[in-house]
Amino acid sequence: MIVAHLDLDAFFAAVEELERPELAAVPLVVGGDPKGRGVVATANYVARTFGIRSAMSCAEALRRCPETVFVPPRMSVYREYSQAVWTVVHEMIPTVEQAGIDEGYLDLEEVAPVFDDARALAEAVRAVVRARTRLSCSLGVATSKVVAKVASDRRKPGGLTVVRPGSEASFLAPFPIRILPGVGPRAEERLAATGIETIGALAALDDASLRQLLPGKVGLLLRERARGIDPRPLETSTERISISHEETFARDVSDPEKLHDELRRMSVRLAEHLRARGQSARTVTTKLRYPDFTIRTRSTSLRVAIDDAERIGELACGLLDRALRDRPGPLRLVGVGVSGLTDDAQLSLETASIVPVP
DNA sequence: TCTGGGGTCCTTTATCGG
DNA sequence: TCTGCCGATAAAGGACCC
Repeated sequence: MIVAHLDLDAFFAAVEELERPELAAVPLVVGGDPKGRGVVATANYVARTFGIRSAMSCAEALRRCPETVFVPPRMSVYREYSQAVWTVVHEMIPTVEQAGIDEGYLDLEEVAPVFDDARALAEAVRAVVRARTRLSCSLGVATSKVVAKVASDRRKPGGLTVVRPGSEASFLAPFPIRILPGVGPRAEERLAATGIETIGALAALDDASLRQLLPGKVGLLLRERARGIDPRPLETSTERISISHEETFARDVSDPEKLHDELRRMSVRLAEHLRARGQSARTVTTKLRYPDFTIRTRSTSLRVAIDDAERIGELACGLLDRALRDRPGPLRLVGVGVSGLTDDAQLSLETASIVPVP
């Protein structure tokens, strides 16, 4: 396997800079409201010099640099730019896994079967993306997804990092465990408690310690990845498994009527979403977040898939009431999601009663 | 007044029918 | 008839990703 990971640099911010060039010279944050509960989605490179980072609260970003310009995300605009990028990439590389709006994996082997030719190919992709979309990206080239992904992050922005076959483990070894994809805050904390701080140390863990620290499949999987071993193939299908909407309130909400209104409003959006895709859903899930940040979910599955706002909203409200009986109190967020998606257009009751199901 | 929104996958627990 | 066990599935939670 010869795979490249391509990552667009500060993507949301880069698009805003293209649309409004005067923003390129100032600290820019795409994200929420700095006076409210918003967080930073993307900071441009000027803002990063002030220590502003993704996922930081916007209030904190404002404290770090009061001159920061905040703009709300415009997802539909970013989707257009993203599509332009992936179209260009596709012209050069037939097999591509789009792993997000701003990143993806490229099967270089199909085009350049010899590893030594991969660097030039990746460099060509970067140059063409730049020329055709004016967007900067970074790439990592390696023999597996996990190594390519770590590599693409090494020389941002606009960089290319190649990890030669056989040097995967030694490349990964010195990095902090947190940069290994799959290691989040929890795993980092558990590993750090035993003094495991580098990917190399995780790779060297014996079975017994690993089972104790990270039980289940997860531990074994992460240790393999730490060794540069990652058999996952490129995944080119793009089928949705679930669709959801959620919203954090500016202030915590106790009034059940307002919560129901919110859920019904989101159900309307969900139903529109479903119908636009010609899909129906069998499972409805309501999500609650309490002020202490704990999350509760309640879900129900139907025998027949539905796609109408009224029934989704009805079920969502019932689930909310159930969850609030289990744990009453004000909420910071509510959300509703659907899963168990089917492509079949929903049969209306009338049609269903006339036309027999084959 | 710390901590979004939209996803995926995995694990554990509850439930139900032989 | 009662009980235990097994397997399948649904529900709920948790961790992680961009």
